[in-house]
Amino acid sequence: MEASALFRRHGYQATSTRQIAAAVGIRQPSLFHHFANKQAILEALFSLSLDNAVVVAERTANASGSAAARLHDYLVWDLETLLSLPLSLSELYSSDILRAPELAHWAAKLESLYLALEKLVRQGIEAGEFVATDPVLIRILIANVTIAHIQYADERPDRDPKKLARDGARFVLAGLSNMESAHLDELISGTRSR
Amino acid sequence: MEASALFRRHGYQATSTRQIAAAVGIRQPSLFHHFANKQAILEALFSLSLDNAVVVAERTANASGSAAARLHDYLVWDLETLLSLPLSLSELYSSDILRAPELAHWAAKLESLYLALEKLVRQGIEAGEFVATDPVLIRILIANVTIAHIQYADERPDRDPKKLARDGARFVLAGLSNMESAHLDELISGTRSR
DNA sequence: GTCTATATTTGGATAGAC
DNA sequence: GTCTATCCAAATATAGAC
Repeated sequence: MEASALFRRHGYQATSTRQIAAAVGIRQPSLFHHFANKQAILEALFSLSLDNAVVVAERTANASGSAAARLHDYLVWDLETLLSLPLSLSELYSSDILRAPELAHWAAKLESLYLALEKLVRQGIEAGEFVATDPVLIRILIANVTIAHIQYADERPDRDPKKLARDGARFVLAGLSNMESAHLDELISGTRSR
Repeated sequence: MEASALFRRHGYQATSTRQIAAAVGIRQPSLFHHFANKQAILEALFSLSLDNAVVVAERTANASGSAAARLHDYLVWDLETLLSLPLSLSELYSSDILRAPELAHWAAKLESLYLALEKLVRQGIEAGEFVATDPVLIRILIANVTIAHIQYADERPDRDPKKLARDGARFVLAGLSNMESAHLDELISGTRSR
């Protein structure tokens, strides 16, 4: 948790192991009793934030039914999960740390998540539910709107994560959607299973 | 330009002056003939990307007429400008470099831009044009949607900046807007002066 | 305007005591 | 599991020649 907060504020590379150690009240070398090296701390954060998301995104992309409804459900779940985690992850995903060869495993995992989202978006475009925009741009937009909500939750920890998650999902769907807002409301308001 | 590309990929702190020098084909100490120190390079980038934007945002917030139309015009101008700049600025604004006390001047400038945008959003909410969401969240969303488009343009340099700018502005307006999409289209399609 | 050489600081990681 | 002491590499910046 402390490392993620420091990574978010200063970036991974610019955060020293001395800072992380100080944040948890121990000396710098003591960190290496718990983590093999600095990178292992980073990988633990990727694991916590990514392992489940990939599974859920792929299941969502391979399910049937309205793509808009499925994307909405995924976004609500993802935002709710991320906003409830006691971690500050925005920097990890907006920087290019994942281009480092040592982190190829996590880059591949994130790529799987992206592919699942692009597949889902493509289904929505083909069904006429979404405006015909490059799915790559939409995927980047989704990632950044997610980051925006994490940043907002960092600034305003008093906000309700569930409401924020619903509002965030609605913002994305409204921007992508071809339909009138009345129809969109109807689609979104229904309680669906997960 | 080279420094901005390196900052985007690795972050400001993690980019060494050696890397910047190598990118422009000189040795590391030669850099200091052109810039007093590493920070001066960063400040030049903030100046290029921020000086005009603050002026335009404040003028827009203090103008009259539909807030939705004014926000749309501002977004198109801002995106078009940023996407046409031969710079990669996303990292500068998504990281927390600006919290450093030495950069307080630029943090204040960005804060002015944010305040102008929040003012404009507040006008739109009061006029019933926008959904009633915290203007702070909307401001963060706008910043991140902007970053998303810069990231996309980095990945796909062949895309038309003007079309991207229009699409980006439309995405934001659709997400904020209370009105039906037909009405929104009408609002957006009009050619307005700047 | 660029170079080589170098001063100085800071960072990640290890050794070994308690 | 934490500590002190320390090694070694890398980074910013300066000095001074060409």
